[in-house]
Order: sequence, then structure tokens, then C-alpha cells
Amino acid sequence: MPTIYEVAAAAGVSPATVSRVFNGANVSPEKAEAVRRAAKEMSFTPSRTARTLRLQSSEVIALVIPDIENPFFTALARGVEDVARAAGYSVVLCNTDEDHEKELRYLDIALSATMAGVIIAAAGGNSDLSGLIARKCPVVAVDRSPHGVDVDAVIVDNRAGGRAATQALVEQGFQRIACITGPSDVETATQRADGWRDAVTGNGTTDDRYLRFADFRVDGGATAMSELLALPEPPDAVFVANNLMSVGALRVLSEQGKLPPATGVAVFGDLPFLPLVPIPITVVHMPARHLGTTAAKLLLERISGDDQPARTIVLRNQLTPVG
Amino acid sequence: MPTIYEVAAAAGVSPATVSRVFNGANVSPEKAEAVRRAAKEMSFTPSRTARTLRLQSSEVIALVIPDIENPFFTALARGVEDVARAAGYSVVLCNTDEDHEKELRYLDIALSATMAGVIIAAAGGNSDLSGLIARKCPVVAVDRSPHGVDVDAVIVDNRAGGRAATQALVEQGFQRIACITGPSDVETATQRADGWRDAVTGNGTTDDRYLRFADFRVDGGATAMSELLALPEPPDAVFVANNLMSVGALRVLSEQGKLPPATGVAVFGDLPFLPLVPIPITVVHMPARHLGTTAAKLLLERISGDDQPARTIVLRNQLTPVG
DNA sequence: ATGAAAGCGCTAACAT
DNA sequence: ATGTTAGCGCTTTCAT
Repeated sequence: MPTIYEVAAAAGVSPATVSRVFNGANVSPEKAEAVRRAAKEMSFTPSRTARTLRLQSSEVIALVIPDIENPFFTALARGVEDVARAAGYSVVLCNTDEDHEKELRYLDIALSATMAGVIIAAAGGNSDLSGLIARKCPVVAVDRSPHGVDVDAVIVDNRAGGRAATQALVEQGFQRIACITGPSDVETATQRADGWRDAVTGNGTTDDRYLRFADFRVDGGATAMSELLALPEPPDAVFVANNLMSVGALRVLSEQGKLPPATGVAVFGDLPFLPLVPIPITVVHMPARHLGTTAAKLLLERISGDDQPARTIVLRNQLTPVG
Repeated sequence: MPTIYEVAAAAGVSPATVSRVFNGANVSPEKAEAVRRAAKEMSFTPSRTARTLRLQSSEVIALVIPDIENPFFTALARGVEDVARAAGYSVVLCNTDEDHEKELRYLDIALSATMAGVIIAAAGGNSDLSGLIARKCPVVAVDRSPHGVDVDAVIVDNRAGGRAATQALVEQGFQRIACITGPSDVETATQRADGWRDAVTGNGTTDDRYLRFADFRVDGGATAMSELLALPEPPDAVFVANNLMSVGALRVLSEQGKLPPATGVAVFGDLPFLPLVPIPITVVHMPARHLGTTAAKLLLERISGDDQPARTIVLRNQLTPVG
């Protein structure tokens, strides 16, 4: 790897001039040309590492998400990317797999690589953002807002969404509405379950027999659905708190010949790939991409020095019947 | 951000000693302890940037993929991650969106950030890996092997898979078997189409009316399927060359009431989320995760200095009837 | 076992 | 407009 020194020597100028050429500073056309030629000749690429060390900051932002296999998060990632790229930043994705160790490691990297900022959908439980915050590394939380930390957040109203979805089931006349939600240490999971509880209370099914904490993944949804159906008095409807679990739940319902409309189903989040045969399901649409673009915009503001108090932006999620 | 100098001062030792403590070199227990305490006190994190600059290499590897929203690539990513992590490396994902500019940018970053290596599923056309290769940055291609570059590659036999899938359709008695494949500048797309051609030749349908180049995405599959069905003499079966497009194609078939078994369908790649209602489809299983783990292992070997000639590993993809 | 010091490649004063 | 130089934070000889 050639350095600016070698390019400088080849072009007959000083290293500073080479640097200036690559950073758009004032350089006479002839020298600039000479530098560019020499650089091309040697196929010189400026070292980002050295630049980052010198500048104490880079143009890459980290996007930390708990499950890269969930289409919701990949759609969100696309949103982040588009906005970030347009502003000249690159995005690197870090998959934590809902695991705190991995998460911590990535945050550590972001910090010690002096990345420009991080957008994080926190793994379950209390994520430790204190390091980032202490070092004033711009952070914005997305989808899930970490407990007790004062950072920008872009979220949806999980409780209201859960309530609306469940309410739709109530209005459809179902009597025993179950709830399959995510891990109990993930905020969005409990909030959506709270929404469910809001709606079923007074409807006779406050009963926690009908509440299942799963893992936000396909198999977890399937297992929970099986358990519910095995109950002495099985539910006649179910509110599923995320997209992936709904795939599992529907699969089980299908196997047992109890697909909607035989069973009522409402889902928080969009089905990743619509079922081929139209099935009447209630869906709370998640503005995944929009969450991403919004978070990226907030982060960019922070990066450029915006110092106002932390903001929380709540995006609307729309209730739509599907099928 | 405290530096080793400040930690050294606080602990009453030299910077070199601090460095040694953090790198497992020989240091007396007392001093080591003092250093650790001071470091914790100041919540010191060694600068990876400085370390990378000094060492001229880091412990992160870049995984460059063309479509982060495709479950095939995310599964592959999981495979890479698991192997890399176990060896102490972190993986950052770079989404190129099948776009050469983005790809080039990420490769440039990998290089100028002196990453340990890169695993790449190249965007369509000829990816330029020359920079990486010239600088001896370890590279392994996965899923798609870039043209005319001599690098390790982990792939599947696309042509054989396409042939087998189509052959299954032939054996099921279909007469006019169409093919929906990916972009014509993506190797895997043309190879799978070649496999289709192998199988339909002699079956009367070599006719390119039945061949469609789409974009490897859901909508592309849907559009292509619509076009095919609008033909004067529409096909009675279709071989779809990737997972996402099959979702689109099946959707269109469903809308027109022509779902299998009315129409024959064979797919290269696993349906991301199986249809609820069992539908008889032939699937060429893609060992996505395995592609990832294998690529990661090859890369790790190269990183540790393995200098043998480039290898190409062809993984088996298994034909399975589904539904 | 420990310290002093050079240097990884770059940028930004400061000088000219 | 251009060159000189110090220094970003770390690792690693080379001494001791």
C-alpha cells in the first residue's frame, strides 16, 4: 500500500499537497494533476485508518440490530442506508442475535473505531449504552428504546397497536383471545401484550393462561400456538406480537385445519410474504423503512452537532385488514 | 477517551506496560493489577484505530452481499458470522443492492480500513476485485464467483440444479416449461437458465419466448409470470431461478387461479416462508448457511497465511419435492 | 520485567 | 499556493 509520502515523491510535491488534493483544498491545477496521475499510477488509496486516527472520527455509522433474518429489521436497515448514503456515510450492519455479549462487542467496536454514530435496536433487557453516551458518541435508539437512558428514539406505539389489533378481534366476536408475544425482557413485547390486556379486560379473557412469551421467531410462534391449542379450553383467536411468530402460528393453525376465519388472527407487523391463498387476518402495519430513515435523520443531526435534549418520535402504525 | 498514556500515568507505569497488560504479555502481577484498576476506573477502551494503524490489520471481516432483504443472503450471513466469531473476528455486513458503485465503495473501505479479509457475493457484471488482490487482501467469493479473477470461491452447481428442477417438471408431464431467471449479467442467473435449457431441449420448448430475465426480486417474478401467462400459448409450467421471484410468481398464479398442481412450479432456492396451504412445488434446496460457514473457513485459512492456489468448492444443493 | 522512543499514514497549524 | 512538522494512540524493538 503506497502512502501519501510515496505519491508526493513521485509527483514532486509535499505530502501535505497530496492530502490537499484528496480533500479538495486549494492546489494549483498543475500540481493537482501531477498528484492525481501519480496516485492513479500507483493505485494509491488513502488510509482510512490513519485518517480516522488523525481526525478522531470516521464516516461510517453502525446499525446494530437483534435479528438480521427478520425482514422487519432488514427493511429498517434499508431506510437507514438510503439516508446515510445520501449524506456521504456508509453503514455497517451488526447482528446481535438478541445477545448482550455480541451487542456489547459491537458497541465497543463502534466506539473504539471512532465511528460517526450508532443506531441501535437494543437486544432484550438493559442494553449498556453508557459507554457511548459518556464519550458523546451520537446514538439513536430505534424500534426499542433502552431503559433509563436519555437518547433519541424512534418507535411506534406498541401498546396502542396491540390494543387496536386485539380490539379488532373482539369486534369480530371472538371470546377467548390469546396473545403470543416476544421475550419478557424486550420492551416491545411487553408493551404489545399490555395492549392485548387492555382490550381483553372486561371481555372475560384477562386470564394469563392465554398469554405466551415466545422468542419473536418462527419456531417460537409455532410452539406457543401449539400449546395454546392444547389447552383444555383453547382460544378461538390469537393476537401475535410480531411478524415472524405469526408465520409459525399460522403454520400450526394450518396443520390443525383451524386457519382463519375459523380462528381469529391479528398480527403486529407485516407478514413477510403474504400467504398465497387469501386469509382474513388483521395486521398492524409497521413502518419499518420509515423507522430507519427517521432514525438516520436524527442521527445525522446529532453528528453535525445538534445538542438539544433527547427526542422520542412515535411513528404511526396503521391497522389494516388483510386477505 | 483516555489513552494508554493516561492509564500509564494513573497506574504509575509506562505506556508500554499498559499495552502489554492488554495484550497478554509478561507483566508482574502487581503492576498488571494496578493497570487494570486504573483502566477500569477511567473506563479506558484501547483505540482500535490506532492499533489497526500500527498493526496494519484489524480483526474485522467484511461480508459484501447484493441484497440484504433476501433471506438466502441473511442465512448465509449467519453462517459466516458464527464461524468468524468463534475465531475472534467480527463481521460487518455491507449491502450493495446489486450496485457496482456501492460495492466498490465498500471494497474500498475494507481495503483502506485494512480489514482482515472480505467475503463477497458479487453484484451483477464484473466486480472489480483487483484492488484487493493487488494488496493481497484475503478474499473469498461466495454464491457467485467473479469472472476472470483467481480467488477462492464457494458455490453451488447452478446449471445442474436448474436442469434437475426443470427435469422434474418434464417428468411430471408438462409440455411448455417457462423459465424466470435473474439479471443477465449475474452468473448464477444465466447458469440456472442454462440448466433449464438443457432440460427443455428436445422437449419442444427450447423457445426463448418462455425465457424471462427478471431481477431476483418479488416484483420481478410477478411481472415475469404475468407476461408469460399473457402469451398466446402460455406455459403450463415454470422454473423460477430464485426464492424471492418464486413468491411473486406464485402470487400471480394464485390470483389467476392457476396455482399448482394446475401449473407446474419448480424453484431454485428455498421458499422463505412456506405457503400455509400445502402446494406441490419442486424445490432445489440451497445450503445458504453452509455456503457461509465454508466461505468463512476458507477466508480464515487465507488470513492465517495459507498461500495455496485458489480453490473452488462446489456445495451440493438437493432436490426436494415440497407441499 | 520494564521503560524510552520510533513509527504506522494521515491532517492541520504554522511558516513561507 | 505550498512545505515543514507535530501528533492522533498504539505496538514493539532495543536497552536496561
